[in-house]
Amino acid sequence: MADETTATAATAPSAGRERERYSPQEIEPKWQARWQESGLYRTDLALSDGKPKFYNLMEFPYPSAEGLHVGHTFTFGGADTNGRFQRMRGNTVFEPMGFDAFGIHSENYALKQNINPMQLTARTTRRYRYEQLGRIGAMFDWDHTVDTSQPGYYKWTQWIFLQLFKAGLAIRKEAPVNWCPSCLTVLANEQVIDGHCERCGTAVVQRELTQWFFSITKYADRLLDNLQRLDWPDESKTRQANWIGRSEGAELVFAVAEAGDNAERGTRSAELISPEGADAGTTADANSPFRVPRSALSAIPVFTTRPDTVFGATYVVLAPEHKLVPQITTAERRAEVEAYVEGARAATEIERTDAGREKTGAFTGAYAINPATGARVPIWVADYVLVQYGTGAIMAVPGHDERDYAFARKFDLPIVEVVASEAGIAEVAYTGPGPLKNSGRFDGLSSDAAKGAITAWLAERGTGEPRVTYRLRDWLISRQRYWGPPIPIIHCPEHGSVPVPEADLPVLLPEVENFRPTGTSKSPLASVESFVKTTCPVCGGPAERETDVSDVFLDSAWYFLRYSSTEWDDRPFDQGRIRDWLPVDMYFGGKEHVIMHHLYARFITMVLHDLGHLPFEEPFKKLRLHGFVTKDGAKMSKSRGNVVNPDDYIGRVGSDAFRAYLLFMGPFDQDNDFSDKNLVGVTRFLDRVWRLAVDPAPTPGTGVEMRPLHRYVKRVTDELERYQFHTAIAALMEYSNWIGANREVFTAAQRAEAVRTLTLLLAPITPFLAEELWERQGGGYSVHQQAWPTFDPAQIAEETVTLVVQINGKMRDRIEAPAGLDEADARELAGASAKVAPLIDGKTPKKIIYVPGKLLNIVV
RNA sequence: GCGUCAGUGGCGGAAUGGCAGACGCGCAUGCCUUAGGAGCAUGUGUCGCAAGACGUAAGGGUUCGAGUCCCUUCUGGCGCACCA
Repeated sequence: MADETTATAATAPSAGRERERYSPQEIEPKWQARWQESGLYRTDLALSDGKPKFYNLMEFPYPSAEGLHVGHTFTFGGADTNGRFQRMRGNTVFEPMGFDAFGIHSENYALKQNINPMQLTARTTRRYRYEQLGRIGAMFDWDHTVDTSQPGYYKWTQWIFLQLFKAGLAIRKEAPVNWCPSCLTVLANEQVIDGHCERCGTAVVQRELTQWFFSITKYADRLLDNLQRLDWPDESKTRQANWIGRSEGAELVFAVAEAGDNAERGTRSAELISPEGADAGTTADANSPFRVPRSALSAIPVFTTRPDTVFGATYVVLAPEHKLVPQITTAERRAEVEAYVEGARAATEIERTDAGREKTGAFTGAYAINPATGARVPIWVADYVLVQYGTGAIMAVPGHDERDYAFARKFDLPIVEVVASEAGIAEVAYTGPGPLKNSGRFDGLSSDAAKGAITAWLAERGTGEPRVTYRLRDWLISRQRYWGPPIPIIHCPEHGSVPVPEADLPVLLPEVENFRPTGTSKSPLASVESFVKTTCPVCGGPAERETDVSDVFLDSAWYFLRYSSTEWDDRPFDQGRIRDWLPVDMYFGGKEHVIMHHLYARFITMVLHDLGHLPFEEPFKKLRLHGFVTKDGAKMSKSRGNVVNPDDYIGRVGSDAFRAYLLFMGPFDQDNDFSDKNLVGVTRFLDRVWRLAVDPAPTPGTGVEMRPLHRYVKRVTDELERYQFHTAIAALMEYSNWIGANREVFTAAQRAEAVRTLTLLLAPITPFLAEELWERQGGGYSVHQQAWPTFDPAQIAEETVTLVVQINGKMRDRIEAPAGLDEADARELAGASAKVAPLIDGKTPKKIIYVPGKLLNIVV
């Protein structure tokens, strides 16, 4: 038996001296150095010992002004606990860490400090890596790290862009961007607070710029369908599904009425349709497969999920940006419509999309033909119709759509009831299902059945077809900024957008004097002549480089692939490594990334799979979300002044105690409010553990029933498997209390086994303390390479059980009974109970429920 | 408005449909050292002297049995913003 006799002279308490106390300030730096020097966390990526691999991933941070945040300590602590647990269970665990160093946060910090982000990032990552991340005691493999702002990394980010470009998935189109007229710069959505610039408070306006997009919408269905087979939290799957927002319906065509159709309206004349309208016979959405009848002067395709209500479509509404607006507007209406469109353009997206706002709009003077009824219906422009969604135009059915109802009421447009309901439509729109009316041959048909029937009928006549639309929009990749990977495209006057040859990658981000926004709605790179001026890879003629950089989310959409292969410069990731190590086994992520980061990583993986670069299409087998650490119920932020600095606490109580405390606060997947009030509970616990392991053993006793040990091992194991770190720690506390209570009763061997098991069970949660105690017990280096304790299932079973006796479902007595008693035994025991007997005396039980070994419920 | 997660002692929180409140904080009493914000023991949901009754945001339902499942409502966090 390994007793404290094996401890070194230095650690043995000498007579008369105070006993040695737990001092994290001494043991933590000691083991941090030892771990590094022995390469304990260097992963054998070749898997040469044949153990199963486990890729334990957590979201990498962006280096910022404040340094490491308690939130990081919390999430990395939990994720690392899982990594260490998996390692002790016999896996080769790969747990890398890196830096999401490009992007707006780092750039903003650099602007504030007035230091070029290139130098600043180098400085902050060094601090992060060596000072802060090192101290939290995670088993990061620093031999495989990434920094997304390094040319060796972003070379491959650019390579990925080129793969998408070649596959036709990177396209250029016009899109509105947020523009701050005071800062003279493009703003990200997150820099726009309530329609105003985050920095100067100026109202933000929309500007149209030609930008690069990734066609993520082409993958919408697969991104949606694959969700079913992912081991991800329902919360995140549901939110992604809602974000993708698949909706099934129909695209119906409303032809713009010919001049002749308006004969009875004296106010109209032939000039109502501008001459260029004649060759504008395309749909608003260039991607639409739908063909517009040539016979129509012009036609408006609309998307609807309610084709069954088309007989009630009494007007058509175009989004203000809809391309047909200028073409169809009549001369006498032009001024009003132009003013309305102008006003809508000036308004911010936030203002325009305030759902509670009163409806506004303008009549174009033009009319369209309802394809079902053949009736002439007026065409309006209104900003409640969004140009990006569907076809940018709707058929308005005021009887059965709330928004259309409000609009029709305000502008006095006709409302027709086409779905019968009890409530009718006198007061509000009826949006539910029901039998059709006022719908010609479809009267009486249920709205559900009518959806298909009417779409089919219109399809036969060439004015409609089934259509699926998504809420998801294409991924805007362009950023008019400095701090990101230049988009590897060259614009040639002859050959258009030409990809930079892969051999010429990376397109280096030049180190510039002025990395500030330029005020020209272009990236600062546009003013670097040596960067911009180049030659066309196709013809060799003079050409210009693309000056936008790519979105920071592209950097993080593939970093988990790169970790596996950082030793290769000539490939983004090595196929052997990919085969051995991916997909990621476990990904710990934040709720704030459920939509963007997680979706983009899935998309890029799927595309790389389709292009033959990856053998799988989903990057993360298992995902678990962690909550935020809040302070006084609010998110921590510098402006609130409620940021908790982990360094202060680590200095005071040690990394182990701080990490264990954060995990003990509450469930890992929920938000937890930080308050150091409870910290003392955890430090006391670790002190107690220390004393149990290090203090001289009391005189051995006569021995104790060791069954509880097996139950504690099982409990801790079960809780860690569920990522319930707080209840795992609670079980460890109970276990150490049990050891303490039996100190004098254990035999020497029992005591050693109990302490040894405690040390092993603590290793994933308090790695420094466990390592120190392990050494003092004479265990070999390192505790983190030991096998996880097992338990004997036979020892888990209780010999006696507490039988709960209920009368009518109410608990009346508890009786100690031998395990394995049957119903007859239980009834007999219950009948003999002084508490139960009077309650059933003389009554005949109506029903008896017996849960073996647990509970007897007598219904009288 | 839509979606989503949650609501349990003084506090953080625990509880495969089967003993509500594990574990910890705080508090109380005692012990021990008294240099301590150290340690040990016991107690601690509410009402009640007690037996007991009542208790998981509110109301209803399913069930022998509901904190847990279903419906309605309220409150809070987060996400999205008129998605046709």
